[in-house]
Amino acid sequence: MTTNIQELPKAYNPADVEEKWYVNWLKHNIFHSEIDKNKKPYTIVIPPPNITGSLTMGHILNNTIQDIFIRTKRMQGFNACWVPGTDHASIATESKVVKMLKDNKINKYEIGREEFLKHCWEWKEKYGGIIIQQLKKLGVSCDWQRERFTMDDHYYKKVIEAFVHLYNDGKIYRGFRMVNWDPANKSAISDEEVIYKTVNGKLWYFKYPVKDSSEFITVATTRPETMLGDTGVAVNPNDERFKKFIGKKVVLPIVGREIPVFSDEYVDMEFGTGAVKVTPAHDVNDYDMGQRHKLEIVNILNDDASLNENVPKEFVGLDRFEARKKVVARFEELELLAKVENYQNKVGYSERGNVPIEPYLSEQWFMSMSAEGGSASGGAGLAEPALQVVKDGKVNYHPDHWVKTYEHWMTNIKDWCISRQLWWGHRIPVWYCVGDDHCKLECKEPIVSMDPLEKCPHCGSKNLKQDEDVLDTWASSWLWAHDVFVNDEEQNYYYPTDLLVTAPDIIFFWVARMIMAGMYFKKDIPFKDVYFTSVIRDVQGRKMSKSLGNSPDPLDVICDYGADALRFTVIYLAPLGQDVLFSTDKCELGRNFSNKIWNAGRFLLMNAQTVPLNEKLIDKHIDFSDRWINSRFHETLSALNKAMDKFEVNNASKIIYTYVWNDFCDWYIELAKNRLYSDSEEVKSVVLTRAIKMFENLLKIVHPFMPFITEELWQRIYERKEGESISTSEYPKFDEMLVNTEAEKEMEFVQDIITAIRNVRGEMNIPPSKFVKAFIKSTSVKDYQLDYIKKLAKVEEVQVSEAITKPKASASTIIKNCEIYVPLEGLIDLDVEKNRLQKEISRLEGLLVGIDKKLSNEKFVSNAVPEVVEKERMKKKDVEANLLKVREIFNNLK
RNA sequence: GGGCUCUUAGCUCAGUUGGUUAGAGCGUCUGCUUGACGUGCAGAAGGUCAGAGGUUCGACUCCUCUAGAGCCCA
Repeated sequence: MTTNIQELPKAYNPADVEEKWYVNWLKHNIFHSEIDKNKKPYTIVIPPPNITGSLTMGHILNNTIQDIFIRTKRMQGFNACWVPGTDHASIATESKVVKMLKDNKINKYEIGREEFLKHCWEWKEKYGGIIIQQLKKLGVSCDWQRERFTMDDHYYKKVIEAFVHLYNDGKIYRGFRMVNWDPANKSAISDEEVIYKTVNGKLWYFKYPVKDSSEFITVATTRPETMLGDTGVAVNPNDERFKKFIGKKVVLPIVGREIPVFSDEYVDMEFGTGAVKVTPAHDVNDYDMGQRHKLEIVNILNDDASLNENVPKEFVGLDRFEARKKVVARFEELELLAKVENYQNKVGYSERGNVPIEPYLSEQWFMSMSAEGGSASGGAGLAEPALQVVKDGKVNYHPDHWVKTYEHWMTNIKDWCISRQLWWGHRIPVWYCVGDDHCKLECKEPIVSMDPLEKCPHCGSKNLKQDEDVLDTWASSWLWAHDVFVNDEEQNYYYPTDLLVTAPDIIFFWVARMIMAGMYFKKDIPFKDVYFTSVIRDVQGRKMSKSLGNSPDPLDVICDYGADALRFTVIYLAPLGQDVLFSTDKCELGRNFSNKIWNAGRFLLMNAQTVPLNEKLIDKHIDFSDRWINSRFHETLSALNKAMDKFEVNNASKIIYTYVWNDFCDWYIELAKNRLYSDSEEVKSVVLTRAIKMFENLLKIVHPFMPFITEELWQRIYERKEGESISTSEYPKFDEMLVNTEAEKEMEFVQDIITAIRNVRGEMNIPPSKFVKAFIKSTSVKDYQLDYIKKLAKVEEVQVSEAITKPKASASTIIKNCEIYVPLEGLIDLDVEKNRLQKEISRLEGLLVGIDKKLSNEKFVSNAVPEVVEKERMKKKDVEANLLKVREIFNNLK
């Protein structure tokens, strides 16, 4: 034993140990994994945090869970490999860099693509690693040698390769379509990046004059400015009110364009006036109607959502919201504004830009998702196999109710718009021949190529232009599960990965698409299990967000409470599938728990200063308390393993907590003190040696949850070699032989006696410093149990016999047919005692009523399982016997 | 509008295939510098399991409806 007890402060101080051990772990590279055909791999790929992000409570939860699994598996002998990394976050990063440049009066378009990308890389070098450094503070055991970035050369190439492959397979196509346009970033975004918000808006009613008539058709709209692009008015064919107008024309106010009135089933007669203005260029449904009725398409917006040349002069260049006001004002002037109503509607906002999106027609690249969705190559789409493996249980969701959500989305999936009008990201590997006089017909087609093109393969022209757009970030990270492994050998060994731990809000963005990519490119699932984490909220149940300022900085929390405390608290609070209401002060739970473990270790180490350890004697002087703690440990281990197998990490943390605090500290250590302070050097040595062994096992099962404190104590209880770590020590194995029901029953009996006496002491207000006598009327109490009872219940003298009669002026209590008397000369308060006994009598009577009710019910006796009936009969016997005794005592009370 | 989840002690939550006296942590109350720990120890109080029906010998647990909260999709 090398530890000098002076080095062990009374309270655990995480700052002293965390940094030290993380550096040590990295120094010895113990989290690194290499292919080892003799070992089974256990693989996790990290959900790559975004390089613009900083650590949130969500990351803490998510990564702690991953770490718990990977550390457990590592200790259990698997070749554990946890691949970390970050993603390039196309939109988020680009907008940060654009803003930074803007602050320096630099315009992205003026410096050009190449120069801009240099700034992006610089930015990435400077800030992109922050979140990784923060993660390390949490103690995560990632294989940092394998750290990846979605724009690493290798990975970049894989993304491009995937595009080319899918294009050649007919799964990617270019199309002029209505997309969600983010005017802030001037880019298309996918359906998933649109967030619908409820806003209090208005519904404006506009009167459109019918041509060659004095009548009007009134339409209602939430977006008045779009009327400048109207090319029709639609009504429901069954709507009697408008039948007469069908086939006629209205003259679009302000614009003067004559547009047709037509009928379409789509129109909801109940909504607004029943007549709908149709703007095919700026509304998805209107676009569809426009196609059906061959309406003109008038695009009135620029890419920044200002109005373009296709509107009357007075509106050109106006921002869409300015234009809205002006259109309404003009309608008022023209006396064509019928009315205005307050109206609550859902408006789509861009996730990153946080501005209302515009449905916008533009040329974009799409990926076919389902076979039905029109995959040019025919055959199965990407979605079908990805849905199948989840339905078949090849990929398991935890909690499994996410399967339904997934299924619903997958069966209603639309094609994925994968092009973004941005520069930071994977540039679409497509070239266009803008050639010259020699161009052929084929030159009009996009030319897709893995490698940069020198000249047009059709006409030989060197006048080529590469597509300006980059790919959606998710169209790169969907390859993450396999392409973080850089060659076939690695992929064959580590893929499919075992577990993905992620927040439920990216189930469509990422989880679904990774499964598609896995099934398409690898013909195999990307992971066997998916753990959807809780959502962390504040105590009021609000989502944590920067704008609300309700999100604590995890690094501050680590600083105040320690990483172990934060990890344990978050896990303890986070049941599977349930939101977590978190506040910093809840970390006291974890901090107190750390301190408890620390002090248990401190106690053992203090004793080891004077008592020599002796492994040779470890099987000597074994008593029921030893058998009991061993039994409890193995039961705990079994429950823990089961919980982990079912992905109940939260439950696992509770199992551990109970074992450490209630079994090990409250009882086992307290019992061990008896023998630790005995006269026999041999007994002392044996008991301490065994206790430290038990403690080492305890540390091991706690380690995946709380890596730092357990490493520190593990290193102190025995001398370890340089580079040795609890992280790579062997996890305890469950041994059913060591589960000892007899010992548990015996211990329970002793605990009950001790608790009963303590209870009497408490109720009778006997000061803890005062010893009492105890008389136990029983034959079941063993002599060797008495020392424990005396010590833990503060009893100076105890008599056990079947012949005991109740001493005068004593308090009594009954447990398991065993009467216990505590004489209290001068101390007993008859009223208090009466009260106590009366309470017990009432309780037993109530119980008996319930049992009798059951047993006197013939149907119960004949229908219930025999064991249950028998159990009730036994219970009745016990309760009756106890009741008899308590009543007797009560009646004789003087 | 469709789907999913939830409603158990003052608060936050457990409660395995229907059979215990419904549990834990925090908070509350009482007592305690007991030779690891006051970030602690010992004891106690506190629940007609959202409401109403139903199935069953038996329902916190299964079914139906109602009310409320949240999430996702349209």
